[in-house]
Amino acid sequence: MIKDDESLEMKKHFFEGLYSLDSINEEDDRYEDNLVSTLLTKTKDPAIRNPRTLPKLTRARTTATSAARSVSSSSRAAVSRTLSLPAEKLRPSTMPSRLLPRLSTPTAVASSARPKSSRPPRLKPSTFAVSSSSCTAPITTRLSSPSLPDISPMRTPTSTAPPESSRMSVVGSGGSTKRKRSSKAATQPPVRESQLIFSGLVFYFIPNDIKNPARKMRVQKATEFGAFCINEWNNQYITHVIVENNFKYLDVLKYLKLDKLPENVTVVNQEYTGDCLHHGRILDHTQKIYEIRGRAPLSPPKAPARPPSPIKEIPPSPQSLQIKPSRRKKILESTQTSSHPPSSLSGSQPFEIDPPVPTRSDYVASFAPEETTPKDDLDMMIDEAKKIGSLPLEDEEEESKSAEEIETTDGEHASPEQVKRQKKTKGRRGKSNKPGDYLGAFQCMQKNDGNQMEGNPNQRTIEILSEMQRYYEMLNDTWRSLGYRKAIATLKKQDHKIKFANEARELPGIGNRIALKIEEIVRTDRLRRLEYTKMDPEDEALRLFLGIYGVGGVKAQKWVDAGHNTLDDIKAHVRLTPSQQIGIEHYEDFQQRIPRDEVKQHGDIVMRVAHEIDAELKLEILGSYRRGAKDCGDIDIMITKEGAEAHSTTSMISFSDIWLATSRGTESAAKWHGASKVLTGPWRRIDFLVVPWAERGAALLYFTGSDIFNRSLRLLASKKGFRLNQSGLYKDVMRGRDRTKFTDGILVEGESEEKIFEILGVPYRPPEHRVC
DNA sequence: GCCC
DNA sequence: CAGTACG
DNA sequence: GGGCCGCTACTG
Repeated sequence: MIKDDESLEMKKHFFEGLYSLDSINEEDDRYEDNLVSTLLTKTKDPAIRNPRTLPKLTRARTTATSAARSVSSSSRAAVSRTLSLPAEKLRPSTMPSRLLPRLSTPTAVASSARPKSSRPPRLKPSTFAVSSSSCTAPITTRLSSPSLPDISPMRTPTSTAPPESSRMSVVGSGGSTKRKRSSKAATQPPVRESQLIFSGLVFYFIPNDIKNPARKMRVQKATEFGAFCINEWNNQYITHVIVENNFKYLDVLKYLKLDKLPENVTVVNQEYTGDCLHHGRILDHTQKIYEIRGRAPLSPPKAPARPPSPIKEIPPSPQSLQIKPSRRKKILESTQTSSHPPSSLSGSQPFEIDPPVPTRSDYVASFAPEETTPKDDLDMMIDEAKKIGSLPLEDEEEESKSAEEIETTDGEHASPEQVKRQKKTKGRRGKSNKPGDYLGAFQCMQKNDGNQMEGNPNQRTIEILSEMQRYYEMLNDTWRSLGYRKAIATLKKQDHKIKFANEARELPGIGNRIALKIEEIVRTDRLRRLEYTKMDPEDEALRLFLGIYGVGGVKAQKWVDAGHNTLDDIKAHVRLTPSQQIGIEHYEDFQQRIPRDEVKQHGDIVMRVAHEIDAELKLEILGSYRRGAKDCGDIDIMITKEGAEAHSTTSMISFSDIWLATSRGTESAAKWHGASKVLTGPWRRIDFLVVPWAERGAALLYFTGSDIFNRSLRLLASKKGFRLNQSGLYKDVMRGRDRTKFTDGILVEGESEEKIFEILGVPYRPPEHRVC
């Protein structure tokens, strides 16, 4: 969509903004065919961007800081003037405009985009302004049709809202988590009688449980709209059987343990109820779209012959499948759809049946695959372990000791879970420990690395679990999502395929639930639980919106609630932030992975430009690239310069001019979120992190990730009384109590990555081993 | 979700 | 301040 | 039954 000339233009903007090199392009054609970029979120020091905010910010910070800040700001101009660019390139006029830019209107940019052919020797000041400020605006403007900008504010939910919302509310009632939906739902008005389109109908869902959120929602909505959902088979009452799409006709029979379905019941797929609600009436269930796979046309009611015997009443079995009730879950998730439980049927707890996830681990035991490699331990574990005992030996001792104790003492009495856990612990230790904790850890890391680089044997499993993770993320279930992420991280480290629940359970971050899922995935190459979640229209929209850069759970849900379903809807009815506009414009591009080579290309170009401005700048591509990934989700580049100290604002500024700015004594860093592209390639997300020389180590650690690794390391640090962030490792100095941190803590280390590891008592892990 |  | 994003 | 990273950084 973007033309080359546009690219060029953008490139200029980008560079101008970052490096304030307006002249580069002109004199240097070599960039022309390279890349172009634009910042989307630009950013940086608020003071710079908007002087008016300065006072406020300053106030918030310590006085010392403010002082420093003011100084820096004042000196900034001067400094920048001197340093940044080669004098000849830099035009005096540029400076001012440069600073203003951010404040200036983006619109200028748009207009500035000139026809490809003529490339003015230099950008006009206006362009500058634009560029800098604009990274966002410009792009948008130019990419999107001019008219797009802001249209009407989001429209308020209209009549349609009630029904849906109400459905949701129901869902929310049982809500185990705090998804917005729940809350929102809770406030929704009840369904009016006239809307009880399912009144008088009795639904039986297959699988017959509400473990799956999507299904749960269907059940609840159906109930809300008058249906009576039961969890025991009884063809005398049941009018409709709603089958999840992943079930085929034969699966249904099997599930019900029937040879045939009774003719008096209507069998439809999962889409039916939702569609009925959508249309506000009972739809013709004979339509093809409601047919179950693998079944002869659902000719009106009776195509199938009669079931041999009326059905064995209450087949205790809908679970024959293996749905096993898990009380734990029950407690948490049981949302009773209670509403109208019909008499005899145990309506009291409809759908308490459980895990659709089939997990027959029974036979697993026999296999006990330990086959290949010993699984490694995960860094997480390591971290955990370490945190427990700061010193290796120490912790090892403790751990083993505790384990023993448990084992010998109450191991037998311990609950199954505990036993497992113990076992797990033991197992881990056994493997990693032999040589020594660290060693074990180290190996683990290596394995991880290898796996990641090549193809992970658990690829498929990871893919599916990732979908689950995304699903929960979609539901705004932060913690469950995190749980999956950790489990996935562990799986990624394995060098052999985890096939059984038993072995999976031994891995850190993988509990019973996920272990069972892993087994199911391996055995069936899919996860029913997940498939159930894939077809809720609302969820689809939610997923779609969440994929937009700049749109999170709150916004996405809000839009869905407002009735939006497509990106076009959004573009047409919602006012978007610059980031979101870009996020939508490049929706597809941003969703693609970036080949390692391309990341390098972007990096090289940025580097060249940067060096032209200041040969002393040190740039490094971090993120997953540094971890050795074959492809990355975005491009992360850290920029620093020897001698640039946090405090010497001047020095910092010297190399970053506009960028950086900042603040807080010890730390100062600036981060930019933008987009760039190489000639014909797709647009890519690119992030810049400008850091003071003294904080390069911590920044390196931070920007290299992975996120899970960072979190675990930070958690470990905190357990040891440290504080780790992208600026450095701090030793806590009395904080808490009134004084808002008198001192944030004393900076212990920030320059060296290795030292940070060392201080934390964690063996150094090369980037490739921080995959997590 | 997992873990303590 | 909440929301979003970054690793 | 509660924690789960950052006194993160940026935007509006």
